[in-house]
Amino acid sequence: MTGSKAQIDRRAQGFIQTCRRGGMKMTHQRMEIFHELAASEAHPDAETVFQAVSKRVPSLSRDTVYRTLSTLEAEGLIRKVGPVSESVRYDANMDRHHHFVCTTCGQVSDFYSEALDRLPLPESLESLGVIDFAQVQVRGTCSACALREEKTQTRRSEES
Amino acid sequence: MTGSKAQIDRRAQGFIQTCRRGGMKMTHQRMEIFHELAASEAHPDAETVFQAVSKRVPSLSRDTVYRTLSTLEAEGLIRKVGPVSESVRYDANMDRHHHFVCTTCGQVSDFYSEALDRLPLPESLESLGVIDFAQVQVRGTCSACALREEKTQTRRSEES
DNA sequence: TCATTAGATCGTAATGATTACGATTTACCG
DNA sequence: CGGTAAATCGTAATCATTACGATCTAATGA
Repeated sequence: MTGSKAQIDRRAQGFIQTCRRGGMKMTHQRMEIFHELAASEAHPDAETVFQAVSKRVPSLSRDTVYRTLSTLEAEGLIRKVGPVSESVRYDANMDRHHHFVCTTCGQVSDFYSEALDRLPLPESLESLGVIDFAQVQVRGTCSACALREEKTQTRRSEES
Repeated sequence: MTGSKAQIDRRAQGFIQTCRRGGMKMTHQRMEIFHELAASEAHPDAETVFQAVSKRVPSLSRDTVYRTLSTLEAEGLIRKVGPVSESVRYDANMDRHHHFVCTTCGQVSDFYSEALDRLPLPESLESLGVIDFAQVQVRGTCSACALREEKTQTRRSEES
C-alpha cells in the first residue's frame, strides 16, 4: 500500500526539498529511481528497480541504482526493509522474543516482553494470508555505537 | 539472550529428537553447528558460524554450514532473522506502518494499525541503546502461496 | 548565456555471500 | 559387518553488491 497519487506526489515534493537541503543534485536518474519506489506497491530490491527504471532510462547503470538507494536511505527518504546486516543471520532461540536492531553496526539483540507477545493484530491481516507469528522489531542505535558517535561529535566540535 | 546452560541443553535435546523424527542423520557437524548457534548471544551469520565451528572441526566446509542452516530452518529448529528475501528490499513509505512477510515467496506487504503504532515497549530496552522506532513484523504464508500449497497437497493425496 | 567545478553517472571489473556439483565419506538399518 | 541413502568436502559457479577510472552534467555565478 504505497498509496495514492496524492501521497506519491507528496513524497516526491519531500524528495526534491530534501535533495536541495542535503546539497544533493537533482538528477533525472534520482527522480526516476525515487518515483519508481514511491509508486511501487511491493518493496522492490535494487535489481527490480534497475529493471523497471532501465525501460525509461536505457543508459542507467546498476551502480547508480545501488548508490542512489544508499544515498536516499542516508537522507531518510526511504528505508530498508528488515535488518541492516549485509548477510543473513540465524537465531536458535525459538522462544517468543523480539529484536532490537542497531542500524549503525547491524547487531541484533533479543529482548522479552509478555505484553508484546500478545499483540492485537488487526483483522484486516487475514486478507493478506495465513499468519504464522508476529514479532516486534525495534530499530535504533546500540549503546556501543551511540558512545562511538558521541566521541566523534566531540572531536569534531573541538576541531572547529 | 540465547540463554542458560539448561536452555541450551533443552534445545539440543529438541534438536536430536527433531533430527530423528525428520529422518535426518545426526552428524557431528550438524551437532556442532546447532550448538554454536544455540550457545551464541548474537545472531551470527553463516560465515561467523563457519569460523567458530572450524576451530573444532577443521575439515568443515562452508557448503555444509549453509546447507545445514537451511535444513535446520526448514525443520523449524532455528529461524532466520528478518525478511526471508535473498536481496535487500527498500520502502519509500515512511508513514507508520507494519509488515506482513510471506515466508514462502518473500513478498512483503504493508499494513496499518493504530494500535500497533503505540506499542508498550519495555523499559529494559533502554539499556540496549537509543530507540529510533518500532515496527511489527508478521510472518506467515500469503494467500497466493497458500493456494499453491493447497493444490500441491491435493495432487499428492490424489496420487497416493 | 557560458565556463567552471563538484558531484553524478556509466560501464565494467572486483569483491563477498551463497549455491551447485562431483567425488568421497559416514550414519543408520538390517 | 556390509549396503545404501544421505551428508560432507573442496572447489567452481552464480548472484548481489561495491569499487573505480573515465566521462558527463546540475548548479552556480560572472
